[in-house]
Amino acid sequence: MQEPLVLQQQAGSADRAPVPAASSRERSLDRVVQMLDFLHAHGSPIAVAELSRQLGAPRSTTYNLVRSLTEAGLLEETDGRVFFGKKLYLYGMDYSRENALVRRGREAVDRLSRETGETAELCTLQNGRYTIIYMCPGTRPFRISSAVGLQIPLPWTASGRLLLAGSDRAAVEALVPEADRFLPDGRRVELDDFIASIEEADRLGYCITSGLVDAVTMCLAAPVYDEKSRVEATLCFVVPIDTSKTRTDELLSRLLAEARQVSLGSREAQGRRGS
Amino acid sequence: MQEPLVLQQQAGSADRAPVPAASSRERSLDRVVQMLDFLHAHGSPIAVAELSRQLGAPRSTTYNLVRSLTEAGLLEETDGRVFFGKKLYLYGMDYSRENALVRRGREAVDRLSRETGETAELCTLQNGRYTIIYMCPGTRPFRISSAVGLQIPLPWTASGRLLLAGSDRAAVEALVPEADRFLPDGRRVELDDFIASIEEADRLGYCITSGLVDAVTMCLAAPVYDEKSRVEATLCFVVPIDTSKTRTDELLSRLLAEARQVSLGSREAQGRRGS
DNA sequence: TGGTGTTGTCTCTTGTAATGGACAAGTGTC
DNA sequence: GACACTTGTCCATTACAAGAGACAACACCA
Repeated sequence: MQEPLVLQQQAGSADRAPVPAASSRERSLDRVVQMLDFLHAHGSPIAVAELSRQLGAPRSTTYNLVRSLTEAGLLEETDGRVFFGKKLYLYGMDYSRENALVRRGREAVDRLSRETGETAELCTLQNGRYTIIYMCPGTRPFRISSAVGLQIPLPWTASGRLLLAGSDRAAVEALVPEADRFLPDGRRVELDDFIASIEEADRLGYCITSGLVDAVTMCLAAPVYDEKSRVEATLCFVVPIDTSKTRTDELLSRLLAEARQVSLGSREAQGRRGS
Repeated sequence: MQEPLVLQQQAGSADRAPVPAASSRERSLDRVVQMLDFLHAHGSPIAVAELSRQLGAPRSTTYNLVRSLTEAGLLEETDGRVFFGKKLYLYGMDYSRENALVRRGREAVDRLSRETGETAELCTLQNGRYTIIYMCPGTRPFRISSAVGLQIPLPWTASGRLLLAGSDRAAVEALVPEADRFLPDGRRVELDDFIASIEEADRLGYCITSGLVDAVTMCLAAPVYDEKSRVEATLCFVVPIDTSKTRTDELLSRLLAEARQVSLGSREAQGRRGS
């Protein structure tokens, strides 16, 4: 069980603002954005009255907005509960078709998974958390740790360390809420250690973590850089923790090669834009 | 090349309203919905000024809304052009994970494609057009006619005939705009013939079309019924036009079996809701 | 059956955002 | 360089929607 209020605030806080406490007379658009963020954090359909309560929004407003969004097809109502609608799915498909990073990243993940038989993922930073944008499961009978779209605390993952490259101590502190500094098994990730591992990942140009998300998993992650050489995404493998050094070296080199290719895509796009 | 204005109106018209001409003082939410629909119909990034012009919306309003939506992550701006943002992608993933029809339909499509090696699709009605919700390409070196999310005129497809089952003449006339009554090769689909084929598809419980979308393609479609026995989606195969009768019979029976299974999913959900 | 809490709709008021229009900063074109 | 046109920003105004609160319709329990 997760703490809905915490999730809501993280979702609402977008990138920096500490959630404006949903006070006074808000813009309808802001309310809508809050609703969508909350639904995403919630992850499943919710009753309108409950949604209103969780958001701290006036009931009449919430009912009105939900009605409008439902009529527009952005939300759908099933059994008295609302959730994302079909149109949002179609818009999402348009995004993944048109967005260069996602398109190239997905191709890379498919190649990596096909060639190695391992589970490969494309990940980014979203709302101060690690999010799997695309995943291709491996052939190995190995349970998948997480699903596409889910938000995972940054300290749990190798990718999280790469994605924070270049952030100073204050930024890391601001971006990683207290609740996210505990691993699933209850161990605490100390800020100093975490920052050290971020710096090391940045220096090495890759990151490997073992037994963080769970005791049997190892993550290998490589950074995808944008045209300004900032880490905008990662490619990663999720493999059993007892994978041999020879094998991980091999996987890592494939991973780094693909990540370089995807990064080049951004650079080319930049070149085209510049011309 | 397509006619953007026509597409825009179809997109904006939701399900019946003939686009309110974007007059007077519109609600911001309506404007946003119009923008999203237009972007979907347009299919690729567009300059804000151009978007404003195409929508017939005031420029200041458009710039304001685009700024808000971009800050919220619902849209993204690249090279002075805006398009759907990463958040919409994540919301879309949530939809496809939580929606029973899509989840079950996708599994069915994967099974059909894997077992037969043919291209299989899950399709629904959206904005008076046929839309591919999910597709799994076959192993055969056969070009794929269309991409996920694209909107295709109903008369071009077998699924289109099934999706209109139960609509009377007036409904069909209202739903299929004049421009959609021509096939890609320029041939016109007469309303009487089209309605007859809709009725036949409804009676048979499946539909097969040959050489409509192009001269080398055959489509086999089977209906997925919702809990009220209305056609809410279709499963279909896209195969070469010279596929043998034996083979199409075999494909059709697999298709019908899967479509029945997916339909049962809706019925079970209804049962759960009722209890 | 009455009591208590919840859900969803409706109305009215008032704060506020959508809009028209002015303006500055490009971008070609002759 | 002047001219025509476009792009993007910024106000002031006022039409309109966000919100408070009343109310009806249930649901649940004693």
